[in-house]
Amino acid sequence: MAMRAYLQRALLEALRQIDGVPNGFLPTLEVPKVAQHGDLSTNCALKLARHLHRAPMQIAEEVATRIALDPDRIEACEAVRPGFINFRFSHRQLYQALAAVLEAGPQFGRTGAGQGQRALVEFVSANPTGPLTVGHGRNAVLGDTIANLLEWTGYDVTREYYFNDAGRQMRVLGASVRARYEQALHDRNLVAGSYATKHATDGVGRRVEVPASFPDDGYLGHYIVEIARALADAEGAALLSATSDAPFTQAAKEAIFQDIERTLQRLDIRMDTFFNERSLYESGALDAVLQGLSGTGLLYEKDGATWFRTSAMGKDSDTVLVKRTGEPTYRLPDIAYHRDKLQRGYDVCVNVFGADHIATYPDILRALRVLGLDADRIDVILYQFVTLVRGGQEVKMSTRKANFVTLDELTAEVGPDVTRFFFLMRSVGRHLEFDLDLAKEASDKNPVFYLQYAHARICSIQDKAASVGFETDVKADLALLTHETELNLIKQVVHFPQALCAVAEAREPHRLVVYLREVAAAFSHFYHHCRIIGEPRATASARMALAAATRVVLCNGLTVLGISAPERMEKRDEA
RNA sequence: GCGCCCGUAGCUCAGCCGGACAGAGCGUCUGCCUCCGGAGCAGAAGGUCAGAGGUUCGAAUCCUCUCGGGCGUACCA
Repeated sequence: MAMRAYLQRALLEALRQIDGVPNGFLPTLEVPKVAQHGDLSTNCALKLARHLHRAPMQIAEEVATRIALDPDRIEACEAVRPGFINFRFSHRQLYQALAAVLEAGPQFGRTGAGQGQRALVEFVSANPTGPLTVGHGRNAVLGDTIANLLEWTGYDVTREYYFNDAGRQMRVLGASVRARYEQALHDRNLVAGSYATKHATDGVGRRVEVPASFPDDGYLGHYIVEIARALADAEGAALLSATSDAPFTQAAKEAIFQDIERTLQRLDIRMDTFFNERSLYESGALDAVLQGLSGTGLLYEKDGATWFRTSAMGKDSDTVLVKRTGEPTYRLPDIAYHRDKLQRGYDVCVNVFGADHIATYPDILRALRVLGLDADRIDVILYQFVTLVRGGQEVKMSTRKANFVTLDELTAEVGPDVTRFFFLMRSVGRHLEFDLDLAKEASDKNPVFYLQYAHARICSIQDKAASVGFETDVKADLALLTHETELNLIKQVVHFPQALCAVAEAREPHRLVVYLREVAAAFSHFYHHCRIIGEPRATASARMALAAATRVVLCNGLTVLGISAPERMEKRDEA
């Protein structure tokens, strides 16, 4: 950051001396793809060529000669071919930055862009009608990691889970549990007589037997049976006479939420707050939204329903907010909920949604704008769906026993580190192919281990060094690090804070995965070209320091991703 | 029909707010363990960046169209 800012200032100063450069012109600096082109590069001469009616190369040369640079920081500045100006950092600059990594240690990478600001990340938000699925897994891991990223860039972050335990879904859930409860009582001979059954069709078209009292669109999952049995164990036949399904709904909700939280905890995810949709009904927030909207004339009645004139705001149709029955559609509480978030004073509200929400959130933003709220504070992350692949075949998401449906099963099978890594390694805009065979394989094919292995290897070197009689020396003479692989590794390691910042701002965790892979690769190259233990003491100390700094970055980076940085990895048995 | 996402090496994907010869992993082929962990390293082969136009000094990247795949488009949640 410092170098980029420093160079930009120097460039601006140089450009000011050249006739015809527009006032607001801001030169940009980027890291060239090829190391040969230096550490930072600007294309400003190419950009200005048209404006100045001059050859880009000529401009580049003039800038390069006019720019005033501290040779202690920049060792080379040259204008090159089409008109790029390339800068090379001085070694001294690199060594200073490297020392700073060791000084900051576990804090290295923390920056302050969000200092003093509060962020709310809403994610998962699955209603408590069943266990979390693999699809929820991508949501959960993305949300948690984005929250981590925001924390590392200085925000005060709240992780929130929004849910609805009132609607039709929950009524059906309660009725399903009740039917299974009655069945359980019969199975245990706690009530006399036989009970009637009927057939229902499950998600993959199979006929299954259910109690006659089972709702037509009831929940067929086995977890319902378990909840019902637990109720039968705890309450006996006492609930048989209940006048409503409420006790069943309540029991189901509690059991399922417990299950969901446990599933999340296995992935090291903990929510700060749970927001109940029902509270919006009770607080009058829904009415407040309707009132606010009606004041603008964008609300009208038709066929007994209340409509929001979204057609006046770029949508091809209007949207119902309150049904003819008087019941709100889900969009109304959604609007009220987001209004509530903004009113709670969050500077940034991140929402993690599956691609199927593509059509709903624009309505929310429209409504918020109409209500005079700053909808730009809401940042929607839309992720594409997950496909499980096993044996080269897509696993159909179904209740079929052999297939995975729940997040829990997935985590149990491949472990939390691999689960998180796989959900994070692809960009959110792409479908995620989750290869179970690859995920389960503890081998070099599995990309997670490449990162963890590099970390473990450094730890192992440090152990070895300690046993030989010396440890990382903070006062090592870093100027002894001159090998190409050493310099490259230093550059990678030192870049961590900027990399993290950029990833946080873009809210694209997969880019952190890409960066960390590069760090691990740079370390492996260094490791294979430069010995540490056994070299002269001064050289060994410097290399130990470099390894320690690499460890810091790998560890901090993995921590942001929510993946462990093991000090050793089990040797695998070669089959 | 309309809206959004995606189409880059045999496979899975980076790169996409335009720039310097298109990158990585896996797979394939060659080498490297008397030496700090070979879950590694060094190297090779492999691409009309779906296709066609356009904008530009310059396009995988921006615009238009076409073709493929996915998701939406409810007074369901």
